[in-house]
Amino acid sequence: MAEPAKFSPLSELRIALPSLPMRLQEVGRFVAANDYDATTRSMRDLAAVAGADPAAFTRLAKAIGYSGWDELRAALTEARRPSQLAPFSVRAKSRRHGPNADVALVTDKFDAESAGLLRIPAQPIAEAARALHVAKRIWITGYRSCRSVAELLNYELRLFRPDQVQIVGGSGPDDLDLGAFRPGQAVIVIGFLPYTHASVRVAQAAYRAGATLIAIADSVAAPMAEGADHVLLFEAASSPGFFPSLTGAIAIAQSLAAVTFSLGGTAAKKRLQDTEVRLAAASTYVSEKG
Amino acid sequence: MAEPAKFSPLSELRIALPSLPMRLQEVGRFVAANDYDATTRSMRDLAAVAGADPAAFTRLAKAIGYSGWDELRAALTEARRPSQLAPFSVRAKSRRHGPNADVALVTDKFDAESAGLLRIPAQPIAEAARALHVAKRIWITGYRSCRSVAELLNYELRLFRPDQVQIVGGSGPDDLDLGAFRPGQAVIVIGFLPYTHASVRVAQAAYRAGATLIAIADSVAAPMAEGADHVLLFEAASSPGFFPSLTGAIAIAQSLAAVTFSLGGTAAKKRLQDTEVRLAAASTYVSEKG
DNA sequence: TCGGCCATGAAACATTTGTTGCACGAACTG
DNA sequence: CAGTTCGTGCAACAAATGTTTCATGGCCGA
Repeated sequence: MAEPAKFSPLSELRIALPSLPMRLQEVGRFVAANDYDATTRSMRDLAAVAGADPAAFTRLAKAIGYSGWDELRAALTEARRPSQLAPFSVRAKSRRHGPNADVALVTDKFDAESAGLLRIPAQPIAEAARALHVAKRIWITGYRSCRSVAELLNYELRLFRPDQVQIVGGSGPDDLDLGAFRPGQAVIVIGFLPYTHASVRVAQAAYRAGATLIAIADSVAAPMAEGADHVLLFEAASSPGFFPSLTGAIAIAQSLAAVTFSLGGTAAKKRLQDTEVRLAAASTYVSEKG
Repeated sequence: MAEPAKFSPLSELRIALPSLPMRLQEVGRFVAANDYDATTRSMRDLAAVAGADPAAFTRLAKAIGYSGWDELRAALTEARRPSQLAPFSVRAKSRRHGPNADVALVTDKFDAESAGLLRIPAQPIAEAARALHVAKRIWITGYRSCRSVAELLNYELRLFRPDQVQIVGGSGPDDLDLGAFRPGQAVIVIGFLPYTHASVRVAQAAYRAGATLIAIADSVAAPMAEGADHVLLFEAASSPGFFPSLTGAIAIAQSLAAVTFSLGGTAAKKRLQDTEVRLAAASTYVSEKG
């Protein structure tokens, strides 16, 4: 009974529509126009909204070759399923495997970090991005584990502002860069407890130089947040385990870059395309194949 | 809106998740990871696939403030309803035009990435950690934006296994390291579309050398996943915006390090303490004050 | 006009749905 | 160790769902 379905259920419906009885046409049009509700609401609900008889839906389904409304709805549901990554059945497997201690540790971490992401305030990020947008130059600082965040931010920002962004200490001792801070520039400092002396020094230098200071930290009381124009908070200790979590900081960095990029408009887009073309020309990437 | 902050039902679920009973956590994770099916399939169907009791779904809904499963599902279906009269692309645009357009972009990103974290399979991470635990030496590879992930992993692993971990190309040309791969060693390669040639070469070298290959990628079809002993998947494209998201990869890296550490037992703990003492002695960190 | 046919709505049907009461067991408390 | 709470699976429940049946009424050909 289940045919290979060369057409999507909606197409089948539209094709068969003209040859149907009047009332079934009305119902069919209603389903086609409200296919989302068709998959979620009950048949009786739909009938009430469409001003038709519930039985009409069953008859419509049978009229276009399905065994009943349930089967039609199932087809519609599968047709509009997002991201056809994996069928329903195979996705459940991974979690189910028992009370393994290691697996539990991992899922606990993901749970906590997933919730932690949602608690990050979005407003300050948008404001900080505006500050980055108008900055003539952007310095980025992060030591120890925060270095990875700093480098990601540096990488993404340089994709569309290649010669205005650099990591403090990236091309020599930090001290050389500290003296280069100027008003109108922006300095980003990333850090969490325990705070490194070096990052605090950078923050203080930025403050004294009159540069816009953006702190990405786990607390407003963090020393590098003193005097900062923008403080972007994340939860480093939210997840169980032994090391503080950088997931929040990474998410902030990526959002910061994304918003700054969108503020950059067509100019930024053009720069990004140029960069991509250059990378492709250097055949950095593996070419896509069908 | 009387409430200060209105979360989507999925967000509420993810926030409440960590504080729920174990069985309800499992069910909650399942719902969060399969929210589309949650809106379309019946409660009993879901229970069968998730391997849980149908009643657990009702209890989950009540635990997070709904009157029952029906109400939770209604909220979920409304949350993922496509706005009428406008296709997706148009809707995305129009939403980014208000005064808070940037803020909306950020919250959308966090929401998507928060959901993406829960879809990461935990089991393979635990297995990969066991492989790392027994590896005599660990090599880590990541290029371009993935370099930051590689460096974080390198940093955290070296905290308790300082002389067995290193980044490929960290001390000279990559080619020198490729020849050093041996059986009994582990090679971690991180990458997502578009894949760099360099990372694929490292993966192939590891495979040929008989080393344990661990791929952290966005697809099982990624070239560096060919022949890999462990493939850890994350969603790079899940979040709106212009750059792929590294949040999932970072979360995986951190979990990998955490589990490997816990497998290390007291020996690893001792090593970590030694490292901390040494850093404190060098007064790297700002001393805590009351 | 009659008789067959079909479309249509209302009501009765068997199923499936979400829910709830209950019992058992583990974990915690005094 | 007893007493309590809490989490959990099972089974029965009422409500709802989709389907079917039946009666009605309009339409067309004889």
